[in-house]
Amino acid sequence: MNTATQASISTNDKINSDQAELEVRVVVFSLLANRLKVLLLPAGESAPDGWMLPVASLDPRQALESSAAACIERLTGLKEVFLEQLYTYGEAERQLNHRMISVVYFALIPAAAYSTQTQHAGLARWFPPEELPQAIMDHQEIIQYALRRLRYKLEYTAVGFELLPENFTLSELQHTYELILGEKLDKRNFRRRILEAGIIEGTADRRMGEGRPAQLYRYRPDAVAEVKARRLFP
Amino acid sequence: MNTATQASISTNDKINSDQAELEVRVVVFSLLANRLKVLLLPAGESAPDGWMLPVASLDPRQALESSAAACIERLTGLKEVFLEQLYTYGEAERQLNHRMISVVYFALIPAAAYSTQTQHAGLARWFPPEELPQAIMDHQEIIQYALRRLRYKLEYTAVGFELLPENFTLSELQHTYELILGEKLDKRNFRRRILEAGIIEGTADRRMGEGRPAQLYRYRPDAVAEVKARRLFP
DNA sequence: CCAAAAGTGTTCTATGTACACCCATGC
DNA sequence: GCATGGGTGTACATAGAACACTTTTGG
Repeated sequence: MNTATQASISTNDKINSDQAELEVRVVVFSLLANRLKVLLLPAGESAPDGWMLPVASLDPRQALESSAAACIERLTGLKEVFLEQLYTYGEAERQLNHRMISVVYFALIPAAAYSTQTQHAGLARWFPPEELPQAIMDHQEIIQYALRRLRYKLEYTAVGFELLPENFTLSELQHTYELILGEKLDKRNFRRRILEAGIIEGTADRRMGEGRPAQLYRYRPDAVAEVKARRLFP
Repeated sequence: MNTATQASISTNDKINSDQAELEVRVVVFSLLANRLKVLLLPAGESAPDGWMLPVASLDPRQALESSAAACIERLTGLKEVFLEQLYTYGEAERQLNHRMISVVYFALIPAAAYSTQTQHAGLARWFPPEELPQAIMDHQEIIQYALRRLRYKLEYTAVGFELLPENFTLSELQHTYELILGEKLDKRNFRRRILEAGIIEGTADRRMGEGRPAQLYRYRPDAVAEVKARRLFP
């Protein structure tokens, strides 16, 4: 449960010490304080070497993805989050003396969850991808790549809902999209299109706030969010 | 040079025999006899176990991608082909008794090249992805996934040129697209759009054939083939 | 009654799609 | 001169983008 111990688990994964080392790392995104953030752990004793992506303890009998999922559950308490393989980094220049192969996954956790769960993560901290601290190896680039992938997936996939609680207002959904894409969207067009797509459905509840109460919606997991690709050449 | 010996190299990569085994495999696509094909090797002695994706000899000091590139050069004689990481397969169920982790790359080689080079590949053979032979482990699924990825990349990327020789006619280019996408395209629309995109340029030469000679074009590597993604929600 | 956020349609523009005929060469 | 593939433009339909005011609640 404590991430300080978890950070040291990386030595577990050593397979042949001066040949190749295999590890599984995770890039965890969430929305916090109205910003998109990534979860990092201190790399050394309270981070004298900077910060790093959480590393999964790699049970030789366990699948790669399960290891990543288990790591995220330890960090956040959450099961069943959105989890996808990002890339396998295995360039020789990544580390001196021995080759380090990192299979990296990326995950999205819902906005509601971290507020209670972050405490459990001990030394873990959330950073906005635009203001990353010093990080070990190529972890900065990995995070930037994960962000590109997230933005990209958002364009042709219904992945935005993975960052929201079960019920949400259309404004909250729009803000999520705006935060990740880094641009303002038109309210009327946004609403029309997302409702026409049929991937969300209204609930009976409304959320009271400062102004007029807002209808709450829910994602329909049964809805197929079909990919409309615009071809470069038809 | 001979792929029979190369096939047996896979045992090289054993890192810890009953724990985890790491290998690099490649899915090589090309156009042959007016069809899209994949390169496979016999899995056992002249394929009693079926066929398999070529496996790279994995030098511990070499990067993953370089290993894949070296493998393709041995098989086809070609350097500098299109090469991209596909996925890392590491599910526990892939093989009994020990975990096999396969970092898989996919490659495209130009249509002109194989005609001379296939002979060098010894036991290697080309199969259309719709008529694959018996293959070991999950290699069939890997190939199907690679095909989806190729089709997908074709939609938002100028990757089609990687399967063509340096000079090509517009009809050849269109046929390439049709073969991979598996659908007919409109000639006039295709020409207009690809010329407007500015990613190819005409050459002085023409290709003589059965009918009217066709102008030869060349891919402009400097041209940025920008991704026009149609968002699911704006 | 005022502030604050929710909700709602229409017009214009750009992009995609469908479609049929003449042209240059080899035999 | 005919068969074969190369080359060309226009009209219609669909999708995207821009835009401003009314509604409902809490204080």
